[in-house]
Amino acid sequence: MPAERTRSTGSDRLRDSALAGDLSFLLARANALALAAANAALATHGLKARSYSVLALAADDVRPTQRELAEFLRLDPSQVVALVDGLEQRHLVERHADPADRRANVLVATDAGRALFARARDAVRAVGIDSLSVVPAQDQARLARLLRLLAFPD
Amino acid sequence: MPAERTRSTGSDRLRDSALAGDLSFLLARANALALAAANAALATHGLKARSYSVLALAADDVRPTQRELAEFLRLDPSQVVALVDGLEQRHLVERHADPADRRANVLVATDAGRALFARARDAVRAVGIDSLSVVPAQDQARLARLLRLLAFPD
DNA sequence: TATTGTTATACTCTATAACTATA
DNA sequence: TATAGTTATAGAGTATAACAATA
Repeated sequence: MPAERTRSTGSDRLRDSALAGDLSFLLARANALALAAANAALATHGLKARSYSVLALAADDVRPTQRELAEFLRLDPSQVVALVDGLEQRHLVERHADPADRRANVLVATDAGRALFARARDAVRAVGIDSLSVVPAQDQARLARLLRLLAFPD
Repeated sequence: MPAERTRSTGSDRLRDSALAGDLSFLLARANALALAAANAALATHGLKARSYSVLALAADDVRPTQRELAEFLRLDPSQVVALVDGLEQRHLVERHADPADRRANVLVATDAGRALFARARDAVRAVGIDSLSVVPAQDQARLARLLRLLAFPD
């Protein structure tokens, strides 16, 4: 077994810079790593983080409108149009008319969409668990709770 | 005084979705919010998060090469060229020849660069403290420590 | 041979405004 | 008059490959 992990690059001294102590920088770098890992895991399913997130909310039974998706995922409504178009053309999701507001589209996953999501979710979870393994087990839930405060500050 | 904070949107039920429990999603959303806040604070100084990060490392005395900047900031080396070009044209940083490796450029901030960085840093810190205020004071250091594990997993 | 910085290019993502249909 | 979705488009960001200088 390896006695200790080795660092991959020779730029270790940059970690002692003031920037490396900034929470915003740590967030950005952690997100970049997690995003790359998630996209790599999703590629075999023809998804990326964005389309996976939309599919996940459609497969859940929250029946989101496109406007809600935009706000929740921090995207412009016009970007949601493109994402939903792509998923709908692959028959993974459907736009349903909202009976309460005929302007709004409610997004619902098809059976094929739910099946693909289940497989993609397993792949994403596997890399997520691997990425989280650097965090002590007893701290993982606390980290998620604290991150949630930052992600939903109101 | 307000009795309690109010939520800004009507899509609260999406927060009960499985996606909202994913660490990767929380990271992405927290990062999106922090990035938007930082960019807004930096705009008056003619900087964005990217250029601010490069300037910060140049103003620190770590003397990073462009290759190190690329790896540290998770950018392509060609993007670093463009960022450094912009800062150098504004006389905020200089490319110095690395005596140890004549292929490499070491980045150093000018006096003007250090002065601008000091002002920009104060602005960024102000919004950072504000964003962090949603996290209990006794948890803030722990959050930074855990995030650092995710940002630098090796 | 491999690596640093650079250039060129294509591709994706993002932001903005205008339009329609409904409220 | 305001809002949900759509379209168009321009700008910013990203990824890739090739090149010269140096290791």
